[in-house]
Amino acid sequence: MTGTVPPRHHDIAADLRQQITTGRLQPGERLPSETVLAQRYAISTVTLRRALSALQGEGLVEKIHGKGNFVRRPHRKIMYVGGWGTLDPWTAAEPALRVSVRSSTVPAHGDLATLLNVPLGSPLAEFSCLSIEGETLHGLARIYVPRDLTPAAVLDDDSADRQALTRFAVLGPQPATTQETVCTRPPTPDESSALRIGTAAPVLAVTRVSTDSAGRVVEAALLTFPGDRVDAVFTTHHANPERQTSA
Amino acid sequence: MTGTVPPRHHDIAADLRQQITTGRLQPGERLPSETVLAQRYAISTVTLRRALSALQGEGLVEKIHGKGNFVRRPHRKIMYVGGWGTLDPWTAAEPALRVSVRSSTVPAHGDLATLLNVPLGSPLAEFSCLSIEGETLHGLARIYVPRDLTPAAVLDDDSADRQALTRFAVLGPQPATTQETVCTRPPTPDESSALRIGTAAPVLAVTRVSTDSAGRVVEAALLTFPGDRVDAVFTTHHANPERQTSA
DNA sequence: CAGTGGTCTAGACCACGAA
DNA sequence: TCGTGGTCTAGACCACTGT
Repeated sequence: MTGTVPPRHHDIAADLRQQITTGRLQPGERLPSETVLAQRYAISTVTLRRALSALQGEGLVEKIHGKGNFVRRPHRKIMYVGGWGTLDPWTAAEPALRVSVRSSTVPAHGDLATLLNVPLGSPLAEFSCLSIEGETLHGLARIYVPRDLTPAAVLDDDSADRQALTRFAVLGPQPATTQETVCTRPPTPDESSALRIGTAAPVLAVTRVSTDSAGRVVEAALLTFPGDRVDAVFTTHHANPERQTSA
Repeated sequence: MTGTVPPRHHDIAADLRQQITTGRLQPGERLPSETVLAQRYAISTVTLRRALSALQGEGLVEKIHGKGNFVRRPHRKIMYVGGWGTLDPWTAAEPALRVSVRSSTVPAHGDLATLLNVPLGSPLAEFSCLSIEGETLHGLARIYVPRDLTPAAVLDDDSADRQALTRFAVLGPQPATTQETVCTRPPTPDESSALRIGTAAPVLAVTRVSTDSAGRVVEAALLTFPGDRVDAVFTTHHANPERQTSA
């Protein structure tokens, strides 16, 4: 009576994982077709695809319909820096970084009105951003600023404010406090296709709300990142040394 | 030539999702067996299981091997409060909250030594915590404190420090700064079984490092939460009103 | 034991990408 | 057109939970 048998697809995944991490399979290389791999391992294609699915979730393999399965180039991990509201300097300074920004004016609806604490239908400036490096999508952002608080300069393509969007930075008047809520979830179909990730790969979502000293919400941002490519880091300075763990 | 046909399992998932969100299926209720559901929808069990898998990822359904599929009671979302290093007060005050804590002394190895910035093999106090409310697991934590910085009181079962573990709070001497790195990933097999979640459901992982004013690392914590049950919130106060979005 | 979910198969057909 | 991944089936067998 030894232990129970581990699922077959775990074995396959482990084998492929090792071949990738040891360099036996090179980054960018195409794996043999699923049919061939299935025959080689003497398993069905369904089982093989389960194994590949796990590796895709780990960010080791990229599946491209009609082309094949590819060993993913180890992406530099992007760092979202909380409080500052931007990508880390190394990433932000990356010359290959492109950003597509689309701006428009929309009425506040539902959750947005709640987030920004404005009446339903208030005009908001909306900025939709996609951060792109080469073929890789780093993340997408939708940033909302009340229309009457939107700096005019942001509409100029070359303004500093506009450039700030490259790093998902905070817009609008200087905030007094920034609150960021982080959660993880499966991607929506939209996000899944926009970020070119599978429906299995989780995303890291950040909801950022910045408030000025008068308590007005000056900006709300909905940020979505591929979970396997991004970390978020938050630093807290405890200015007042008080014991904080006591009841 | 209308659009392409959506995958069948999407339809099934959408139908079940609606039945759950509209209350047609009550929380805690057991769904018909997969065999029955598959027959009812006239699909194979494999396809049905795909649909259920999606719902499980969304936190709507809980699968229990040998018993059935159940509509998940809408769990209060737990909030991990960054900087403070604890669960939100409402959760922390929950009387039904139990915590299993196991403490031991381990030598610093590999990543731990790097995180804590201590020599390899230094003695560390390790606290393994599982937070439990009823049948639900909120998260698990492994907290490490250099042995020579460990308050003796923490070994008492009733001390305030010990109680603090209930909320995953910071241990050890008062830190000057706390840095928390948040990422999402698929659960390890260990975490998957410990938290009773599927291998598809992503987890939210927080690595917390606290440093005192002398730059010594006084605590490192590895926290893992089921992604669908926990948000992490971080608040930043911008004491020095400087424009931060300019280049 | 019976009933449940978990894994797997062999083969069919569809959708995408590059000729 | 061909080769690729994507979806689906019908049925088999295994593993877990309760009686």
